[in-house]
Amino acid sequence: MDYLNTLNDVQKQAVEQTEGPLLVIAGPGSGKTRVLTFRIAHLIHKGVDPFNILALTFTNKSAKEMKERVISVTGENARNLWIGTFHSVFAKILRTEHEKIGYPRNFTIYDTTDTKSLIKALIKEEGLNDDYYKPNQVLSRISLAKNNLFTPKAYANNPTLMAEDEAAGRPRLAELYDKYTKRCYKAGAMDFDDLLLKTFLLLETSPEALHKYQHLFRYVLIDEFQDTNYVQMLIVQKLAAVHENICCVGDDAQSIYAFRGANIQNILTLERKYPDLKTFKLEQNYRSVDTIVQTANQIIQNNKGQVPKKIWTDNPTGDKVKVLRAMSDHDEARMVSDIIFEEKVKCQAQPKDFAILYRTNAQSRAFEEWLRKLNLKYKIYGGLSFYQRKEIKDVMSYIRLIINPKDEEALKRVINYPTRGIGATTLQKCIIAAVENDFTLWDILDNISLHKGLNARAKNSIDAFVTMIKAFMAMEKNMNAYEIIHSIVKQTGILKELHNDKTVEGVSRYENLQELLNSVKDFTASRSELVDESGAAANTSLAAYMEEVSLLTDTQQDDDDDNKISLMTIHSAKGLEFPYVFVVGLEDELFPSQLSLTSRTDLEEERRLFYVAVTRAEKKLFLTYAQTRYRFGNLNHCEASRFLKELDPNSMEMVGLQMNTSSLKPLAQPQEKKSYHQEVNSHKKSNLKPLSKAKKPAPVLDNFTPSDTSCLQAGMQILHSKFGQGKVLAVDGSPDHKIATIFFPSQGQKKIMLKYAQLQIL
DNA sequence: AGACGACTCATTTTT
DNA sequence: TGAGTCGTCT
Repeated sequence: MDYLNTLNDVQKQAVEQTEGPLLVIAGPGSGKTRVLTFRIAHLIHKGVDPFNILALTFTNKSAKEMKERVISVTGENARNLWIGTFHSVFAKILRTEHEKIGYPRNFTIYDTTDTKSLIKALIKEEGLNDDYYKPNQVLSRISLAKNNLFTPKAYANNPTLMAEDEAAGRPRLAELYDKYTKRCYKAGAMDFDDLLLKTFLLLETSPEALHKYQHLFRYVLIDEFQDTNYVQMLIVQKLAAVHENICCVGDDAQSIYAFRGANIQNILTLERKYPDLKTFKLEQNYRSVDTIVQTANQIIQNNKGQVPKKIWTDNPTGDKVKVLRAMSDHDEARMVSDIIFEEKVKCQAQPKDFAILYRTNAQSRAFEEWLRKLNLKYKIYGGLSFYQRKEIKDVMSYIRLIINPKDEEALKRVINYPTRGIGATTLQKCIIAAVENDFTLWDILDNISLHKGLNARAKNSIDAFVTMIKAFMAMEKNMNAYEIIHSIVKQTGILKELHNDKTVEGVSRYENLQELLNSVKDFTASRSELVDESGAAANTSLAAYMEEVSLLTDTQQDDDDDNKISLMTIHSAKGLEFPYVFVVGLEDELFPSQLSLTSRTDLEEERRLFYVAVTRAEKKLFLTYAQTRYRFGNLNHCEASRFLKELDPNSMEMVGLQMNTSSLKPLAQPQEKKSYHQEVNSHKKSNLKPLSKAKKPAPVLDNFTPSDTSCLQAGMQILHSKFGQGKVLAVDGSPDHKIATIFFPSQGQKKIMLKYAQLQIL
């Protein structure tokens, strides 16, 4: 049990307090994951059967990580732990108990795309005005309802909800919600929210199920508790009601998903639900240097309504946090790229040590551009996940259809892909027939000969399609997942179609398809090696495969080269850490977002977001903002973020890294001048010191190009530059991007990337 | 069925 | 700005 000795006092207490309700407030970098994993390990060591331990997370990644770590401490029998995301664990329970809720065992899980597509179809079918009924908004309304346990009926009977819809010009939303629910049910499908809602309803309506799981899960642990929503909280409470061994780990200061229904009150009011609640606060930060910890504290103290805590660290003081001002979004990207380039050389840092964090995805563009120019390797997080790519979704839709022919969204997707002469009109007629006669779409297609009003050609095409799908269904009985999927891509012509596409995207799509096939092969291979207690080989069926992957959204595709600078939104950076972090775009109306400025709770969420961003940094933190930024095609003037003004200027370093005011592209002159004045004013207001003594910008050499720097040599005199006269002491770096050490009498010694310096050289 | 131009709409997104 | 959607034309 020597793992206990690797913990500090509070961590140890949190691990050893195995019984009763427990709240662990885990500050950033405080060893939260260690506590969670050791706690589970500790339970197992004390003799608790892993089958009786339930640990819920929000992401597959953290579930997987936790499981691996527990296994590494306690050994293989930890494989029997119930560790998974809320959604995957609940999906498992719902499949087991499907009869109790009237669903097929192989129910489909609709992802957001399917959900949206169905809602869109419903809006159309109902003839509603899509200026008011926007799929995204309808969806978020329905999601809100589900997460707060409003059935369609309850929704329609709730005056507040109805009034809100009325005011928003969509009085029939409740009706739409009802239709949507019924349509999902008919399709044998659940959306993400249903996995939670139906689990709650199962426990609510079935005493047997409730009893079973309450007694099964003797110990319940929840990670990222601050992100739970109402229904998740209720389920967890129900599950833990018998043993009351519930351990909630989270940090209210890092709650950044309120917009998705996460309810910070869950953490703040836990004590009321469990009067015996023991609270432990992990306040020692092991991640960051002191300056960063202090900066984070300065930020978060501006929020009201939080669990009081003092985050501190034993780590070295570290450099002051640097605040950088840029002329434009472009300039900001350039500055950041330059710094990374320099730090890499100076501190021998790896590309993977750097992260650029922004509020919105759109901000990544400028950084990409400059990083590419400097030949710095980067990767952007947060694109489409593998399973959301069109080519993959298409194949997955065939699989879904074979497992569950009622799955209307899958059917609609593949019925004419690859093209087989079943056009939109034909499909629309069939859908209408299905809705009017209360059949599923598949039923209609399966009996298409009975249908009037379709021409023979369409009927033949449909018939051929149905026959093909049925053949696949037959294969499901005696073939494994790989064999069937291979036949699917071959017989449908998908494989050929993608193979014939020789465009860049086409080739990559083909590769993705191959990758999918490989992963299915891995799945069947590893499954057939597995043998369960009865000696039977594990399930390699198509349905088993689908169950396994339907909740996977792995955005991270492994790359041969992982050593890259990370670019991502702050939301996706949660839980990660990097030695060097740049939090960029710190401008009012961007961060905090314009949409959060009117509401105090929203603004506090943005502040927590800033807190999360800052606490990702281990060694050095840079905060940047631009004075002008292109947004939706026009140039905007920006004020420094109010969050920057909340920081103590004395503990920051305002860096003027303005070696140039002209990037390689000339800036629009009038706008630049205007913004220059604005910026000076904003500094007065903001209490921030000017970044450098505001001098007149040096005259710009019109024809300056990077190649001009090639003539620079140590010992050379510089007559004019931003910093006045100077002397070149040394030149190193690559031929393209030289770094010169130059002595300026007015400034002292400076390192400059010559590519961008504006120098007149004699 | 596919291609092309017009039009619209823009946070964050673990599942 | 620029991606994604929609309607129209071939």
